[in-house]
Amino acid sequence: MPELPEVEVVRRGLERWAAGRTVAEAEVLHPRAVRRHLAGPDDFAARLKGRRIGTAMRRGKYLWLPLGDAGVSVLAHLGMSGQLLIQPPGTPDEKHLRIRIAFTDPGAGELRFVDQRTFGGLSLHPETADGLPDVIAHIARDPLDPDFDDAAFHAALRRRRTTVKRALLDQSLISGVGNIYADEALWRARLHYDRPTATLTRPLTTELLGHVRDVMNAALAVGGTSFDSLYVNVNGESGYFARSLDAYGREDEPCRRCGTPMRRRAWMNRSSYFCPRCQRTPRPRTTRALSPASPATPGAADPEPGSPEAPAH
DNA sequence: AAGCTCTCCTGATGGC
DNA sequence: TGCCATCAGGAGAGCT
Repeated sequence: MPELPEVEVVRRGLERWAAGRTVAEAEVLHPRAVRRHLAGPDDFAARLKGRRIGTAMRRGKYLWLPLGDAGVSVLAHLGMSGQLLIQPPGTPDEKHLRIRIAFTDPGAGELRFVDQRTFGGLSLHPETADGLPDVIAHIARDPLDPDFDDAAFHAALRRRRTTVKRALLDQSLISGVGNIYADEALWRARLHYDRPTATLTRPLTTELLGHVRDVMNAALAVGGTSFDSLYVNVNGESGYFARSLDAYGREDEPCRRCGTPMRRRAWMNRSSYFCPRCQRTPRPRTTRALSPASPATPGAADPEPGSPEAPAH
């Protein structure tokens, strides 16, 4: 479940332990881990060999390591369960070790990509003019990027016909936000996940972005969020933010603001956690006034219309 | 054509 | 004890 703070923790570890090293040998142990490298595992390994690792970069949940001045970078995405570990020489292989990158530098150990669910992976890509691997040119700046444009984000939200949590998870609008921090920021902003983005006022967008930044910075300060061993920094250590979560994973537990039991709703093949009192259901679409034929919604006063009685798909 | 759904994957967990 | 279903979810392919 690595999101921006977790990926940034990993980026800092790579900057400390991998930048400046030279690749002695790369070994792909599972082809799926390099599936985004279209030329295949052998090409991936051959092109890494002998290259010098540059400054570790990140945008949203993607990170990349420029290879010397070749204009090519190793792009990494951790997916659900990916780990980039720096392991001392002689460390036994992890069960889900997918890629091994050995350095020429004596005692530097290995950079390893370990990934149980294989949603993540590494690949090589040329950089665009602004230094981004070309395949992530569509990824928006993230909210911790000094060049993130709050006004443009708000304008995009107003243009879209979608709901606020979908928008937060849309990496082409704002990157780095995943299911956990989306729920946390929405709880802090007292916004329901299904609120149409077109109804957001500029002050609301500003407040929401502020909460996104606050919660991410708070997580970053303690090394990220972790629920199990699936997310670790390059030294295999977990972060401590899980204990600070206010919404995610707190079904039936009291809201930390009002004491109302928190709820979980199936949403987009995953879960949304929210307080039914602090985060009120958005009022029915404004078009409702134009369709008097709509059957009397029995649950008009229901705090969550549309979920329980709606058809299962 | 923007918006949404589906699919990829493995391991933990729960019900019977 | 075993077996099957469910859940976790980022992101892009592929629908409509």
